[in-house]
Amino acid sequence: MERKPKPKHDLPDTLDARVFVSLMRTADALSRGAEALLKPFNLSGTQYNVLRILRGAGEQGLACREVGCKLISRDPDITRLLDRMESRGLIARAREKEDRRVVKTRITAEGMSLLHDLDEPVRELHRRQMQHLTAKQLKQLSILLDRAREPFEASEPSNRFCRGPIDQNYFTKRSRNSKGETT
Amino acid sequence: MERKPKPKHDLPDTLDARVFVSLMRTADALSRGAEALLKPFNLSGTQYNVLRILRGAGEQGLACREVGCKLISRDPDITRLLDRMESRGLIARAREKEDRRVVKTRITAEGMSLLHDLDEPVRELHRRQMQHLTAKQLKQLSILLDRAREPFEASEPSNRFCRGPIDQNYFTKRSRNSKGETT
DNA sequence: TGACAATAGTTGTTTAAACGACTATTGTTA
DNA sequence: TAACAATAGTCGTTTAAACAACTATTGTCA
Repeated sequence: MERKPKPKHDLPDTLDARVFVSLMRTADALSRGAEALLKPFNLSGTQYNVLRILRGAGEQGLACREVGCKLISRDPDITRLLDRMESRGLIARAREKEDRRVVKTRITAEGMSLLHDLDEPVRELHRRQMQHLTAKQLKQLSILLDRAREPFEASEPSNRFCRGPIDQNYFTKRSRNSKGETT
Repeated sequence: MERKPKPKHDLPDTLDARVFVSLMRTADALSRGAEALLKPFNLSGTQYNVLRILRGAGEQGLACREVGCKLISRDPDITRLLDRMESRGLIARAREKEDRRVVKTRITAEGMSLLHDLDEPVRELHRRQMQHLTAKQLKQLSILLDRAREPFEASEPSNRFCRGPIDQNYFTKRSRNSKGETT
């Protein structure tokens, strides 16, 4: 077995870069688990996130762009994302009377039911994903992650319209269904 | 201004879930910056990552599947990912003589040149992305992130074939070019 | 009040990701 | 050594993401 030759023409492995890669790898690993959980329900992470956002919004629903800017990973085409969910009966859309430019989106009973079925599995998934970390570590991780992205949240132009805290959000990453374990 | 109604039918905001969401949001924010940097070069994060991997592999190149399992986010269709890069002249492929099943992929001079042009901007980007964190915080974050995904790395079936440490990897996330600031 | 800008969302089109079925080559073993 | 399994990669097809141009409605103000 030959040992790998020193990668002399590669970038020096700075701490910055290591954190970046760690972040990407970890996010990918955990999001894969979530996508796998959602896959049997034919939901992508983004779609699940939309349902969570709409459940949080309640009766009055949300305008298209409001949904968009609450999503974790910005989707440049909310319209068709919602189209697909509407055709599945998970959400409903209606043009507003006052301002006929906006289309309010609401979660349907069917959407609520699906979301409800997922509540426990999702909670359970995260418990499993984090069980090997202590509460102290989790807290620290959460703080550091929040702090890491802090400067970028503010500067994001798409966030200017997102007033209020984002708490109904859930997750999203590579919104197409991931491969997962097929049989 | 009405204050948002208590989201009573939403999941309780457990620490697990908060970490998960923080992780996704932070990964998304930072990867967006990286995608924006690569976009003028018409490179996706995945493609950039492939170049880094191949530079690290050196003269002997790598088999298709080896590239695949070193990537951060698994791509179910390495063939066409490499197809596109080959047609751009960034990589070259050649079927092996001994085992005619495998196709070795190598980075071309043009690929090396492109990668070289990106070295400094990428390093600089990460410096900017992390500059508001202390070295201690970065170290802690790196450790916690590694620890967080540890149990999943081992269990990934696609990793069984990936012998050796993965150090040439770079990043990858939502491999299509992100929207970024268009003029 | 008429022209123009700003806002909200939709639609067209290109490209790529996801999934699965497929071919070619090599390894195994009865 | 013939049959079969395992491995490496390719290809066909569906769906969605990304980008840009577009329509409709409302706000502004000269």
